[in-house]
Amino acid sequence: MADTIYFLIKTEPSAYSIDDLKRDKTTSWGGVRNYQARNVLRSMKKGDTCFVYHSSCDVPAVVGEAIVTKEAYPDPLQFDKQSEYYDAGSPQATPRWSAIELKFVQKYKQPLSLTDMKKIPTLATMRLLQRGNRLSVFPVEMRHALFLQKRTTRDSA
DNA sequence: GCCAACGTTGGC
DNA sequence: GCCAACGTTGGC
Repeated sequence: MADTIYFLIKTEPSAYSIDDLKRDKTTSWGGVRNYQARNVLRSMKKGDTCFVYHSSCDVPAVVGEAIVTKEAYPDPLQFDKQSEYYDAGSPQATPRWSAIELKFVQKYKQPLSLTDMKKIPTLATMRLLQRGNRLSVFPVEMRHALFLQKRTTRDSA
């Protein structure tokens, strides 16, 4: 798929894991409260592939893949007073925050850990590995994406 | 518009 | 729990 665009999305498995996505099959991916990350969300197109990354856990790793099934729409959580993502300052007419819909694609049998990724020269320039990277959603370059897919396919074969 | 203080992310 | 790296806030 030559024109597939790739992204990486971080999630804390204690909050929402790849297993949760597998169970739900599709989910509204919201709660992003950073303008840079929001802008990335808004750039995502239907059919784009997302690598799912588990952060803030025992073994931070790329654990699977999802696909975008609905492009950016107003994140419902920003208007939900019960939600920790409620934003009283977000105007109803021009909502501040966006969400996308993701569909589960696969959970890797062999996740690719952050530790291992650091040992791979091809991935050295990947955004995930740059110091100070804190964005929860960002694009993945084609060469990095192809490497990840090849690697994880081989490892799970 | 500058910048210090503060808060958050996330690996270790 | 520590700490580096940023983003945000708010006084001036």
